Amino acid sequence: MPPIKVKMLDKDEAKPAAETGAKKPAKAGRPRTRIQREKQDVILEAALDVFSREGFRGATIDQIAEAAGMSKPNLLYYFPRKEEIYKRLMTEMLDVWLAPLRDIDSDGDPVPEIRSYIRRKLEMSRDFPRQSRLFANEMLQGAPRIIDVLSTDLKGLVDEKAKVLESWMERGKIRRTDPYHLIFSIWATTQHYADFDVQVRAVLGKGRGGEGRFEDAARFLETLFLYGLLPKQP
Amino acid sequence: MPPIKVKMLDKDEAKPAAETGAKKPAKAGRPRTRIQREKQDVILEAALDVFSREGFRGATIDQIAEAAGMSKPNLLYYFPRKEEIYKRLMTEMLDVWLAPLRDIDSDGDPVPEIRSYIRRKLEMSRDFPRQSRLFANEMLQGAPRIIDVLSTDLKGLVDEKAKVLESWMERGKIRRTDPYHLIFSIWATTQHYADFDVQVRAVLGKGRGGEGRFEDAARFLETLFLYGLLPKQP
DNA sequence: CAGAAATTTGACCAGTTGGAAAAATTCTTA
DNA sequence: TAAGAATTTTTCCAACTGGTCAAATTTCTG
Repeated sequence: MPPIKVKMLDKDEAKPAAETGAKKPAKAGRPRTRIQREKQDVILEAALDVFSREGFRGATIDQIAEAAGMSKPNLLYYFPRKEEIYKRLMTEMLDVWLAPLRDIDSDGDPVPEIRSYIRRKLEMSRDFPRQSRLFANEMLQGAPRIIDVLSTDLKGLVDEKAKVLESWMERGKIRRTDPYHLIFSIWATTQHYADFDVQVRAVLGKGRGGEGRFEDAARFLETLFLYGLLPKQP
Repeated sequence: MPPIKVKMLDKDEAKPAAETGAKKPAKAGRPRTRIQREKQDVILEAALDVFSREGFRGATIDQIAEAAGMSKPNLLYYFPRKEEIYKRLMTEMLDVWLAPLRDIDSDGDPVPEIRSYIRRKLEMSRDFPRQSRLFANEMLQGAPRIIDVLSTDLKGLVDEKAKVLESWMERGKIRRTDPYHLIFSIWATTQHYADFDVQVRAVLGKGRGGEGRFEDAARFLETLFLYGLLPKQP
């Protein structure tokens, strides 16, 4: 199971490293100095906030710059264009986001393996909701910038894990059902708590909408999938 | 069970009907002529396309106007501002979107009742994916324009249906579990097929990503929830 | 068909947006 | 510490944006 590095197309990647002595040294390359690393992080952090809320078109460089506490031209010194920031966020997010799925162990015990996958995905929704929303936003737009990653890397990974699930089904460890839609349903239910957080909180109200909601969700999902996947009783 | 009319705040609603003989007769009011009805529909249709993809900020009046096959000023003749179009889409969508939940019948047979709810929600994802995405987009932005509807009307409706589910649980008709998270999980899994359609198709690939995917999803979800909710065996 | 009402168009505008250029400032390091 | 590199600020711009306005055109209605 090779750890499939998710990597988006990046035109600049092929360029001959650019002239390093020109007027804008930081622009084309990866961070060279301490300040560059730090500021780029600040920018990415701010950009995550804005992009995850407004989507690519809806977000403005000004908003990001303000959130990052710097002027627009200054921001553009580190990322020469809006698109660059977005792409960076996308690749980083994809990588982290898929880790739990990658970590499903075909040699593990099926039920605990699935249970812990659900739990990890839910924890990600709790701890990194903006990344989830960023991804969701890109999906809603039809994934114009990552469609090829989805249909190659992601598809490959899911195909692989679907086979694992199928083998578990064949061995009678879990109920025989569609492994792809099983994975979709785990994605959907867990990411829902990040993407639709406002709704969840509004509906649960003051009483149950607090931090405890993730615990409740975990308990519920565990029950749902546990019994939903229980192999047929003899 | 009163049919709770979802209605967003609309400042114009209170105004004294505006002077009808002025230069801009169509603007403030509801459609009066045939042309107005027709064009408004064309605009709303086009706007749904754009807003559901780009979100409120990301969408431009020009895009909508072009999609509607008319000039921007012409469009603005029917909807004096961008926000009006969006609000109209929102209220209409909310109303339709919640119908299946409203229709859950407390006197019905629990299992078929839930099964048909899931099926209807899934059908809506298949037949009205853009409405689903419009809603999702608003959620991602923190639901700034409908948060009050969510915490009043929607919460009320869900509270009511949660009670129904609880009564079914008490009577041993379905497994005892959290009714709110049960509803969330149905929303999440069914809407996933509209909101994340690109991803679903990319992962399923040419082979299984065709129209059949909704049938497969329906079958899977039925199994998952059916067995997941099966009451404890004696 | 004439006049009025409704609709459409073209010109325009002020504010925003992504981004470029260059000057000004602040580090580094020989 | 002075020169060179890195960073930041100021100024600017062309395209885009939401929206206005009056004139032109089309569609009713008596």
